[in-house]
Amino acid sequence: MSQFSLDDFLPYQLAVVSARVSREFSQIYAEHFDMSVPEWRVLVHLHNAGPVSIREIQARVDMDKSKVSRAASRLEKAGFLTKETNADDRRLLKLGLTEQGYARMEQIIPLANKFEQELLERMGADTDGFRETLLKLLKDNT
Amino acid sequence: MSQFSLDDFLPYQLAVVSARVSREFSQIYAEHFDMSVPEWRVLVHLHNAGPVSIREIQARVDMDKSKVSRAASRLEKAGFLTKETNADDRRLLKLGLTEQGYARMEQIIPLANKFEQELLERMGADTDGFRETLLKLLKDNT
DNA sequence: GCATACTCATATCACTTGCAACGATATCAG
DNA sequence: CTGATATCGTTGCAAGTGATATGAGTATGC
Repeated sequence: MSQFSLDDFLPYQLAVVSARVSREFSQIYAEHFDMSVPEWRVLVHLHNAGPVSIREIQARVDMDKSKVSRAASRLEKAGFLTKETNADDRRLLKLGLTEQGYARMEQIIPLANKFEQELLERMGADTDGFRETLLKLLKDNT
Repeated sequence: MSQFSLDDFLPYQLAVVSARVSREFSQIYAEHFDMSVPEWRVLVHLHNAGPVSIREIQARVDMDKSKVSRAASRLEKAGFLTKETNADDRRLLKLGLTEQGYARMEQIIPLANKFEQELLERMGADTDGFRETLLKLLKDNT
């Protein structure tokens, strides 16, 4: 009969830690502002990249296109971004932050940095090695 | 104006890696057997712990009690476990694997071990340090 | 002993999710 | 050009989710 310890199973450990961390962070901005994880990701990307399409965000932010689309619609309704069609290729949208969108990011980014700082302190030494190893897990093994 | 890179944001990296790994693994057993992550976790715990209550599983396996309850119901319908009421405290259930449940675990555990092995190889050196650091992120900061 | 508060598992609610299908636009072969 | 094929963003749908309510069972205080 096989032995197996869930507690020691790496995919499980990753899932638990990720879920906890994600929840802690989302509580921070759900408390101050009313925002979901997909919305946060879309805002961040627009903040960095300037006007881009849904497709672009989908690729860079690891979310399904319908998720991006719905997040974008909510953000538009809330006044944080605008949608216009790309004149060069009218299948594409051009999403851009509004003044309000930039202002919101200016509020959130310090909170995000502070939260990450706290995480790093919890982790203690060798955070660089940790992150390096973490990213190795992304390698496609087909 | 603040700078912020989502790609370098630890909670984001964790979420992406965890989602990918989880998906890769679940494809393995969704392909062979028809099973979700919550079902897998419940089965594993029963395999290790013997007959226990929903509450017990909830606590040990990091899932909401409604999630456990629903996973258990699906597994019961599929014939992998049985529910009976605990005679000593009739609020509690006693969930136990059936023969079929044990047989299924004997099929899956080798696949799980193989998958984890592949992950560890991808990670390269210092996997122990990585796991140690990973778990430090769990520390409750209230 | 009996009312009250608590605990366990399930049911219900509003909401999110991934997937597939769709309409609109763009590209390409002939 | 024109018909076939591909891509973009949205939407419909079935399934899953967490939070809360519910109902049955148990423990506690007086």
